[in-house]
Order: sequence, then structure tokens, then C-alpha cells
Amino acid sequence: MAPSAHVPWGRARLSGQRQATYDGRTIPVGRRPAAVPFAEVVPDIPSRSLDGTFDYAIPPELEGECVVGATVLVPFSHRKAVGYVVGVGERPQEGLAPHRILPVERVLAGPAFDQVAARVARWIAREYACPLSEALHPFLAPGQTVRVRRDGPDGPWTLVCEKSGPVDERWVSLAEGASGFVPRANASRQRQVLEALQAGPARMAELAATLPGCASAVSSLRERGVVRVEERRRVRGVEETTLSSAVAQRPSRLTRGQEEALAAIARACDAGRGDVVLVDGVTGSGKTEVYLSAIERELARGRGALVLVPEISLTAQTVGRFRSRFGDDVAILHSRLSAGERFDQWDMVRQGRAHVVVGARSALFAPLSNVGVVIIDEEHEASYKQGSAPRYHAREVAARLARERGCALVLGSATPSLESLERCHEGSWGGASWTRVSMPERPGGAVLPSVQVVDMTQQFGSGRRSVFSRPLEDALLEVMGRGEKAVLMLNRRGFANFLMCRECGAVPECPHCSTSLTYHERTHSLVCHSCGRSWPVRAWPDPSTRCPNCGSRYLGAYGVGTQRVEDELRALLPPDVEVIRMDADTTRGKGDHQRLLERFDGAERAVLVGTQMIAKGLDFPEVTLVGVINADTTLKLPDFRAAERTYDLLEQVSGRAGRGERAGRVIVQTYWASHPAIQAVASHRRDVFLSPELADRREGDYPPFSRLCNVVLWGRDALAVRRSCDAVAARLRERLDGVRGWEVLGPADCLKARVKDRTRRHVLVKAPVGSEPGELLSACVTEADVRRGVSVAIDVDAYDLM
DNA sequence: AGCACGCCGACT
DNA sequence: GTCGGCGTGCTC
Repeated sequence: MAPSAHVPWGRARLSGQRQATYDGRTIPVGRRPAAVPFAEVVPDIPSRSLDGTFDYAIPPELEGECVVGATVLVPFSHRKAVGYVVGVGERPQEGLAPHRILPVERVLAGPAFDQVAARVARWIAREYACPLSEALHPFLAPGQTVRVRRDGPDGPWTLVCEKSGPVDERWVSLAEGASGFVPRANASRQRQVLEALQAGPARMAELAATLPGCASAVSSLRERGVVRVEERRRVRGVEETTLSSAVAQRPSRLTRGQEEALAAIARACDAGRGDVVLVDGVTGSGKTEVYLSAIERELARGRGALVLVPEISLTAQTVGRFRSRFGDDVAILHSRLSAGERFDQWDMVRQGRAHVVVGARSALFAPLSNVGVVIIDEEHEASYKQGSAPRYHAREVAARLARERGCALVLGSATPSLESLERCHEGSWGGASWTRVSMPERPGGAVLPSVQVVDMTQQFGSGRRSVFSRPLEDALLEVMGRGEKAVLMLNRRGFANFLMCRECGAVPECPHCSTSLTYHERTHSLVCHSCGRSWPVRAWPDPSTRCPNCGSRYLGAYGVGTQRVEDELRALLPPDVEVIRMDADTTRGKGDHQRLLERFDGAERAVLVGTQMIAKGLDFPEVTLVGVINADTTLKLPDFRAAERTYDLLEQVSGRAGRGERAGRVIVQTYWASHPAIQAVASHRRDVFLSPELADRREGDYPPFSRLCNVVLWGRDALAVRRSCDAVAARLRERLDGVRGWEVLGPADCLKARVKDRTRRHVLVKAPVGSEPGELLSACVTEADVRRGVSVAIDVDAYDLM
């Protein structure tokens, strides 16, 4: 198909002059382009066997509307289909008989993406082995799904439009009574509302999303005349924004690390070819200020910014910091907004009325064409990998997007991923340069907490059976005696069960795959979920138990729940100490999370017990002790990233201690005190973890030295799943056996072998770093005999191997 | 011959 | 994903 004039978000007729809009500004279109009577359309039919584009004629009356990014209704085979325009041109595809070309029937929605985005979508489809229609989905306007469906087995096909409901247009702002108003000590929600409003007026829906259950606080503040609540169409006026600059806490001067980071980012922006800067800064080193300054510079040059933060850290505080610096130029996109609210924010970006987008993973696909910089905060977070189709990694899509848009990519973390560190070590990757800038100091010279490692095998050896070691027990009593607070973290129990020797700490591993073996109680066996091998085993308290390492009979399933820790704490501490448990059970309801944190905040002296959900975003100055009950549970998960995740988590949770004036202390309990991940955290030296970990990864051909792909098959019929998976594995081996750098593992049962009455099997494929495994995997799956009723997912660069 | 079932390929 | 076309094989 012939390329058309390059007109992003082209609402205007292509045949006119000076009509195309570009982020709200009019740009000249030079010569008069010819009409484009053909549209290249991707039907929204998710199927591997239907992977291509189809050309349709654009009738004259639709000429202005039927542009790249538009949603259209087209005749398809014997029915109609919703499709997306990914290209327009003067000629249809070659070799297509003219009489077969049908006309576009209707334009259902205006443009949601431009040609550059369409190119990125094509790349996603190839790279992550998914149909192009699925790769386009994240680009579409949120909450505006249009589908053709039919009612009944052979009823008529009808068009179903799910437009988002009415938008909550109530705005909350500070009123005259705000000055001098001090909320009561226990009114923490009121305080948070007022803090959020310091940055300027906020939409009720947005407040409710970041501060669950704030409605009652707002209404009581209104009764006292502290805030005003107004119904209005839009707030983007003038009077409110003047407030925002007043509270932008711009530091008087930047640290050297911050200056260096900004200089590197400026160079990357100016190079305009997708160069990457990794801002490697310890917790509290002021990465956000670097982002804000970099964005300011780009805005001054007339370019916008995309900022990705992990969903969990998208709090009122984060939003407030961006709002206070950029006011109404910020759009917020995340899952807690209502559908209408999301659409509204998205549409603001499309119309060029907001140039900074802050959001979770999917904010990457916001309709911002004039991008100066893409920023990914906490880039090591596993949540940047999407778990359902399209199974993209935000870092990789961002790198591609930055190259296509000619802007810079900034990655920030205190514990960068091994992938990013390795690319920076190489200096370049995928045609762009990768630079690491280190920020080792905290502004104001705050110190990192001291970290003590306690060897639990010694505690066990000396007859101690409590979940608390002697040092942790002493520290807890001491901290409570001083009227301070403590946080105790239990690593995720892990979905997988494993055996561990309480005397020597050994965990049985697969001799072929060097991953921990999972213990299956029912069958009394140890199973490797990488290669599928299994061994019979007898675990404690069976009298014949023997630890393969030391011969001890204390080889048993190991796990401590938050409940047990809570019980032991109550027995240990004086009755007036608040013990707050925070885990999946106690945070089920909406706003529970926030409520528990408030109770912790308001208490005189308290201990917060929780799973890893407490590791992030907790900022209480009175916390002087952080205890990790058992660092090993995540260390021993059958996942090659287990050590990296443990290191990240421990580093992160350590950063929770001593954020106020008093120094912090961290106690890490472990059965494996010598493990590099634990030693690295204890000594505040990342290389202690990094060098042996990288050596292991290289040795085992794991990322970042390979690309690990997971092909999962599931279905009700266990035999059909098994046969299909065998067929896929056989096809992969036919193609790949003996090919240098490629390896096929399995088939094996998935770690979660049965989910919702479906049997799950999988095959792992290791591919060389420079390769593009997506197309090959797609082909093998298509060619293999996958039975009806068996579903397949191809996960390239898989993170979740369960 | 008449029809149920399953597989294959087209769909612009 | 959905449907029609066509071949196979069974039944009337």
C-alpha cells in the first residue's frame, strides 16, 4: 500500500491545506495531497489464523473521517466486522482484483493512534507473537469498545457499542476556610485530602481513586468551609492553575548525581534516536526531581512526556508532585479511575490539552505524538510485563517507541534489572545507546540503615523454635520500649511449596535445571517444573526423612503465615502495642489497605506485619526497625529470577527504616545467610549479588544472556492438552534442535498444573539475545496439531513461569 | 441418493 | 473466528 501524507491524528481532510492538527496546534501541510481512496484495515477478530490486513475502498463521503487510527465497520466474508485503519493510500495491495475490494461501511470512532503507533503495534505483534488486532487494543480509547456480536446461536449479527458512562464532573478545591484550618490528630484522611488539594483543584473521581473512601472526609471539610465542591464541565481554566506553582517544592540545588543524570538525559533527548539513560539511584536519591526537570526542559522545547510508574505507587502523593509542577498539563491514567474518567483523561491527551501523561504500564499507549521523553520509574518492576495478550514488556515497547518517535527513554531504579544493567554494560542495544548514570547520595546526607543478617540454622541448632530469632525479639522489645514503630515482612509464602532442611538450610534442586524442586504432598514427590522430571521423597515428620545434604531428619515443608507471626507478637509484646496484620486476607475490601496504614500511622507504638505489599511506598518516619521474617521463601521459588527479586525486595524494604531523624535498623532472618543476595543487602554493595548472579545466568543461559519464552497450553481435556503440548514441543525441536543458541525444555506440567478446571502444560524455549523468537514460535504453534478446545499462549521474555 | 460429520481454506 | 465447500462414510 502506498504511504500517505504523514498526518498524525488526522481528523482533517487530507485534501485540504493547513488543516491537519498536531497536538492541538495547526501545522502546514505543504502541497495538496491526492485523495486517499483506500484504507488498510485490521479486522478485530482475534485468531492466529487470521493475521494480516485487508484493503477497503473509502467512499467519498467518509474520506475525511476514515483516517489512520479510526475504528470502522467493514463487510468481512459473509458478515460484518469491526476493524482498525492502520494505513491509507492511493492504491490497494498488489495482486488484489479490483472487483473484490469492498467499501468501508461506517466510521465508528475517530482516530486513536497515528502511523508511528501503528508501526509500533506491528512490531508488538511480531515481537510478542500475537495477532495484530490484539497488539492494537492497548492503543484504543479506553472504555469505548465496539464489537459485532450475534444474539443466539444463529441470530442476526448486531453492533454492540459500550461507551463509558457519564463522567463524574464534581471538582473539589480549597476554599476561604482552608487557611489556618488544622484537622484533628486522628483525621488522617482529611489531612491527605488537603495535601492533595495543595497541588490545585482535583476531580472527585481522581481523589477517590488515589484516596479510597475519601468522600466522607470531603463532605465534612465542606461543611466547615475548608473546601468547595463544584459541578462544572471542565476546570482547565486559569484561576486554579496559579495555585499550583506555589507549592512546587523545587530544591534549591541538585546533587551532583542529579546534575549528571539531567545532562545525560538532555544529550539523549537531543540525539533524537531513542537513546536510553538508566538513572541508577539509591532509595531517596531524588529520582523524581530528575524526571520533573527533564520533563520541564522538554515542555519548554514544545514536546511532551510519558511517565510510567508501577500501579501500586500511583498514589495521591505521586500525582500531587506532577500536578504541583505541571498543573493541568498532566493527564493521569490508571486502573482505579472509572471508565468515564479514564476516557476523559485519554481524550485530553488526544486533543493536545495535556502534554504530560502519568500512568501505569498502559499509559505508554496514550495518544501523544509529540513526545520528547519517555520515563519508566522503578524499571525493574515485574509488573511492567503484561500477563495477558499482548504480552509486552513496557521497557521494550518504550525503547521501540522512543526510537520511532525520535525521543529519549529514561529508566529509573534503585535496583535496576539485570537486563538494563547488561545493556548499559554493552553500551548500545537495538540501534540506540544505553548509558547508566549513578546517583549514590541522598540529598541532605541522610544515611542508609544498618542491616543485620541472622542465621536461622544457628537459632534452630540452639533449640529456638520461635518465628523470631533472639536478635529480632530483643530489637522488637527495645523499639517498643522507646515508643517507636516496627515493620515485619514475611516474604510471599510463594505459591510453590518446597522442602527445606531446618538444620542446614538446604533446599532440593533439580540437577538438570538448577531450579528448586516443588514438593507435591499428595504424591510424595519432588517435581521440576522446568524439565518435568520427578523424584519420590519422604518429608518430616516421616521417620525415614533424610536431608540429601546433611542427613538431618528435619527436611520438611516450610512456611510461616502472617497469622502465626501476629499470634507470637501478641504473646511477646505488652498488650497496648497495636499489632496490625496486612495481607491478602485483611486487605480484600476496597480501601482496607489505606485504613490499616492509617491505624498504623495513628497508633502510639505499633508493629505492622505484612507480606511484600508493605515493602513499597511506605513512608513513616517513626519506623526505626524493619524485620524480614524469612528471606528464603522468595529465594527458593522455582524461578530463575528468584534471587534478583529477593535482592530487590530486601533493598526496597530496608529503605523503609529510618526515614525520619532516628537511624534505622534492619534485621534479616534467613537459613541461607551466605547467599549473595542477602550479603549484598547487608553490606550495601550490589556487586556482591551481581557478579555471582550474572555468572549463574550466563552459565545456565538465562536472561539477560538469552531470551526465555514460555509456551503454555490449557484446556478441559487433559489428554488433548498433553498431546497438543507434545506436538508443539516436537515441532519446536524439529526446527531448533542443533541450532546454535536455541534450546527447548519440556514439555512439563505448569507449576499451576490445574486452574479453573483446566489442565496446564508448557514448553520453555531459550533463544539467543539478538534473535526474534516471536515469529518462529507463532509458526511452530500454527503448524503443530493443537486440538480443538486447547488454548495456547506464547509468552516471549516471560516473567511469570508458573 | 441423501445426509451427517470433519477438515480445509478464504475472508479485502 | 466463522462459514461454506468438499470429501468420506454411513444409512435408507
